[in-house]
Amino acid sequence: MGVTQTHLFTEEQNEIAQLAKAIAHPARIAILQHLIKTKSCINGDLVLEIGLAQATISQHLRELKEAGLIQGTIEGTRVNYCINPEKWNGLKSLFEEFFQTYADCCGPAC
Amino acid sequence: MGVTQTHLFTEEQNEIAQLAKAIAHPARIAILQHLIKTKSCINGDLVLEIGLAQATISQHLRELKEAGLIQGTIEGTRVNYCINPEKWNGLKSLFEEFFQTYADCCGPAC
DNA sequence: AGTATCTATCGTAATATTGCAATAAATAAT
DNA sequence: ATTATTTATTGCAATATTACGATAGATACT
Repeated sequence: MGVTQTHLFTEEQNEIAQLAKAIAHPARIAILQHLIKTKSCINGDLVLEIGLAQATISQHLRELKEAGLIQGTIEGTRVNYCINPEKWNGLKSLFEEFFQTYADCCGPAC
Repeated sequence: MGVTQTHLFTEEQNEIAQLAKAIAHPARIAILQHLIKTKSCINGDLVLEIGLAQATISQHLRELKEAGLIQGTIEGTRVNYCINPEKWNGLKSLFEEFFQTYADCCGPAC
């Protein structure tokens, strides 16, 4: 009990859900928005920008990285994170397609 | 500890995260897709369609209803669920806007 | 070498989510 | 009235998420 039964669903359903989960936290939305605005960012910047502890920010960055939405390059003691364009656009397309199925089927003409 | 610190984030960030969470489960994606495909559905249909227990489906329907994405009308002993067009389009717009901020800032020309 | 700075990881506590059996509530059918 | 059918709710167990202090690891600076 308590564990999602992924085997019951299609690969697409699981993928949409998993990516939605990756952005299903305001801190991760804030991180992504900051990444987009500043074109990059480091863990330390985010700790100041957002009010969460360093360990917590690091954990959220890890989740975004594991989802493939961001990537980090080491710069001395720092790590410079940025959006992964391929995955970002993949997510965008996946969501657009998902929303489109409704527009196609149940649009204003229906 | 263990509770999301919503007060640290903007209303928009919290709203995007909350709606993402509503669709962050493959069963709820499957429910929404079935709702779109059949233009409506009842709890019992979904129990057969998806392999989860009736109580579990009912719980997922409740979460989607609480997020405002679906609405149910009572039909005898059954409840007929359907997509809430306003909220659905609101979610669509919110996500489109979110994804667009990246395209604007970091598109192919950047 | 020793110190400072920055990020990742570990361990832990609090809370949330997932799933289901059992049961309740409400209408339909006999 | 009784029984069947359908959905919602309750209670519980298992697992996942969120948050943070403490600590480890790695590079920069003196």
